[in-house]
Amino acid sequence: MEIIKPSIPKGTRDFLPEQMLRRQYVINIIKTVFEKYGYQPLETPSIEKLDVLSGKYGEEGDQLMFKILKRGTGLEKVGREIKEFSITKFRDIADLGLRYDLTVPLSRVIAMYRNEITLPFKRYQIQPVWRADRPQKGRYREFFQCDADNVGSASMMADAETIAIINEILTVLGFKQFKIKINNRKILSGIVEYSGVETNRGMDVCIAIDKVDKIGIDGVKKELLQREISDNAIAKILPILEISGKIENILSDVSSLLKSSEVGSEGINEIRELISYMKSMDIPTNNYVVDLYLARGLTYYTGPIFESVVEEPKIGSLTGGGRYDELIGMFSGENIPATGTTLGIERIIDVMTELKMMPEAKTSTKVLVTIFNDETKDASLKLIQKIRKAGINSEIYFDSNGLKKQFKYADKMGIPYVVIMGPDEAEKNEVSLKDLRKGEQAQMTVEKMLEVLK
RNA sequence: GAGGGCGUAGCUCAGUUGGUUAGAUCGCCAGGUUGUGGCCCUGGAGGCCGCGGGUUCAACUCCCGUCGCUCUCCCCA
Repeated sequence: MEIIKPSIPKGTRDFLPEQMLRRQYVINIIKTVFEKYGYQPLETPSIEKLDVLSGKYGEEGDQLMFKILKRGTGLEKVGREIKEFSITKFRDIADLGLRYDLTVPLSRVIAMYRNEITLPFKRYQIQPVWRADRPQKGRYREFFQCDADNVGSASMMADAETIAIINEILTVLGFKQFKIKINNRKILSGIVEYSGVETNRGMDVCIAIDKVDKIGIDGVKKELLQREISDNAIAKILPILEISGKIENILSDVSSLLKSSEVGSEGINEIRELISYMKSMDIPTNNYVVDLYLARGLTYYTGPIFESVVEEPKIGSLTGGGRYDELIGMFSGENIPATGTTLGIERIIDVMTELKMMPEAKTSTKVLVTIFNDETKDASLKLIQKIRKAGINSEIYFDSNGLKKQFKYADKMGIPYVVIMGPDEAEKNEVSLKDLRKGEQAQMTVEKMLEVLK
């Protein structure tokens, strides 16, 4: 038989038990916080119709979407039965794609079940998404996103709550140095308006200025020129973005510059309101900043946008989100305001691993019951069921080929306790319990052992 | 789609101007210890040197091609 060299597609990963324990640790914390804030779980299919996915993520997004080949198109016969194949519409060979994010499927769900869903609808969703790009550090082709969204309220309180959730999760996970960057698409629109650039070129401006962390201010300038933004406009845009310092000062400075722009002023007011709620919620002020350079690539954001980053290691953003008041309307015709965030669990795990913030457990098993010999097998089996009945995670070693093997197994697996049920113990109706970490061993009754293990 | 780096034992890596039998650490297996892991000691197994071709008396080493992995740009979590 020919052996097939085992491998998986690049940008995908197998999660072995040790890694799964760490993933579950992170996911459980995230889930607990989501539920604490009143969010309920939701899941949607991995595949969606291309009509649903297309046109929501910008041109680049459409390219990075995995599309699924229809069956029975005849395309698969090319090169065998037929030499040529022609189509007039792409939809004739593909009409489905893999989920690209969780926000669009949520919007689809809201539009579809509009009559069954009570607003405000608060849901969280933890599922994989797929992107057909080239993998690199902190970037995969299949990865999990954890989203929490709040549908049905235009209040800045909903945005403040989203930021509070991000802050709480990152804090509970043990992050000490992180910043939640806050901006507003309306302010960016105001700046574009003020600069005299046509409004439909706003996205070009956003993409350019969003790169400041990577290419610096001079780089942004070059990028803007490359995107055919006039010198004149650039000269108006860059000084505004440079405004920094205390949030109140930034807002008042920008506010006076943009006072002629209705949308810009609206954006300023929104941020002011948002920050005031955040203060009432006691979100530590050094965990967030107003960063006018923050733009975010996805096209569907309409109001406040936010992103959280860590200084070290350099890995891009850990979370990203914002308000998207017009996305649901694309499915139902009726605009329903919504806001929320994505947590990038892969990056969070990568950073936590690099900063050694992860618990090191290799197993959730607390105790290994050994088998001394064939005569004591049944006693060991009876014993382990007692331990399990007491609610303690335990394993039994199936092959009784010496205690050495069994101890070695427990040690390698990181199982903290080993129980021995041998002839000596049986005689006194007791068991021996060894604490592998301390290296101490004692003989005791079963009841006493259960007490120690609890 | 464009560019850089790397493919040698299960892992991480060394390998001299091309030279005869390709090494090390960890891990694995056995023993030192006939009721006991982690430390120590002794021994052992394990390699189409990514794949194909070329140059050469001779290639892990040089050249060409190819595949795989990885990083950067674009874009993003």
